[in-house]
Amino acid sequence: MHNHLETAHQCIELVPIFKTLSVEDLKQVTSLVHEQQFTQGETVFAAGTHADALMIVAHGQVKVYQGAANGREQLLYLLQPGDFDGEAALFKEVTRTSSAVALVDTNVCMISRQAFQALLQRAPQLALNMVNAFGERINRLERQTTAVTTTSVEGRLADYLVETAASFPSGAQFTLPMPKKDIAVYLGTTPETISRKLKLFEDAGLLQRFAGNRVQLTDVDQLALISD
Amino acid sequence: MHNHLETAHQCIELVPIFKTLSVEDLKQVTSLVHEQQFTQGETVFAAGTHADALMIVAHGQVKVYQGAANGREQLLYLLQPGDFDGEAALFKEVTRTSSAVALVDTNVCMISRQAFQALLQRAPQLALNMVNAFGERINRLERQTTAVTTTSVEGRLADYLVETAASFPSGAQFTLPMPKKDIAVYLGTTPETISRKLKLFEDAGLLQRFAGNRVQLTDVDQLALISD
DNA sequence: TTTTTTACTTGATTCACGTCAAGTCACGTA
DNA sequence: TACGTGACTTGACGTGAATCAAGTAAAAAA
Repeated sequence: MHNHLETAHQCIELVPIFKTLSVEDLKQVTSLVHEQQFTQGETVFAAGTHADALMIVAHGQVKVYQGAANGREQLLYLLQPGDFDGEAALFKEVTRTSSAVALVDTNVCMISRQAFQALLQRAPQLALNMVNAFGERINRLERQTTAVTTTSVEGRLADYLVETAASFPSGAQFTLPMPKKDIAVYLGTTPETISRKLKLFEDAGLLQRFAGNRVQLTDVDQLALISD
Repeated sequence: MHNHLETAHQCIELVPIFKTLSVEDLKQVTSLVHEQQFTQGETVFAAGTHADALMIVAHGQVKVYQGAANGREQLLYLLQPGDFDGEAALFKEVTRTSSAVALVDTNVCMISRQAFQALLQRAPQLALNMVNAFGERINRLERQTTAVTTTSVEGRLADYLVETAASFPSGAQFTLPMPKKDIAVYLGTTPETISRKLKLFEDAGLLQRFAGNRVQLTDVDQLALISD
């Protein structure tokens, strides 16, 4: 549906760190990216491997997670088109500490360290853009850490639902973007608990559930209040 | 005990992002820092305020935490001499999302955005150093998030003890660097639980407790194993 | 010193959530 | 159509850890 150049270009345009580049530099970037496709469930990169490229999601959805010794895992990011990960690899040798898999069929763009360094020569302000991007990510992580430790599963799920619903027309039915198992991991809980809490919300008249993982929030305000 | 210049200089030397600077540039940095002192318990900066400077801890210890709606809080960083926070302020207007208080009498060095921007002109590679520093911080936060959600309080406390003990002579008695209340917040639990777990460790012969919040780990290996 | 405050300990109780287990439902396949 | 297979639901149960409450120790102030 998209040829290489078109996809790559869209991909680049979406990324905040390239926002301030001149048209010429953008062209340069576009020519340097390497496009890759992944089918649902396929591993994009694995923890412990050598990282030498920045990954940008063009189409689809990628989850980035970290495993723990006891087999549990924590979902760190849920990358949407335009989101990226692996910036650290652009500056020095690093080993990946997290893994990433495609949740749906996904296109990503890779920019190798080498290519990026060349780019940096042309456009030094890129470094500043990177710093900003990092700053935002740090903020996000700080908030996530705080949320996970100070709020209940119920609150986090309510939050998640409200946030997810926000990307659909207000009051509309929508399909949960990932299987319950992944939602569970994302919120640091189990599929069973997700199921129970959803039922609880339904019984309380806050939402309705339909076949095929579809839900409709009927009382967004109330849901938003739960996150205490 | 230290005059201004001496302290400021030590302070700068400790900071990783200034490591690659030339002697001349370092001198310049030193002249630009503004030293401040805080007594135990004093607020270094508060959430919601305007941030316009990088803060570097010279002597003492500073805790950086984030409050939640329900009154709980999450400790994000425990800054030791050489650690810093607020880098985001060096590039653009930001509002602080976290607060910081001195846990003991503390000296910090402040570098204003203005001063830093001037510095950046002289030494562009600073931006790259910043990116690296950010990368490490992100890694730290990712690990912290994962640890909090996937391991038990017992494991986290054991980890914390082993890590803290590492900065003292092996096998020596040492004083816990902060009140139990703060340790509790740091590990995402309560002072009561900390108390109980410490007793549990003591009963198991893994450590000994003494007056004045002093402890001595007697079986570090075993403690390190608990962190499952 | 005594008094007051603050930090810490310990116990009893409660509860949210994870775990285990047994379905049920939907969907693809032979 | 029957048969799997994997995703979801629901119940019963156990447990780690928060909460509530009442103390004790230690540090600061008077």
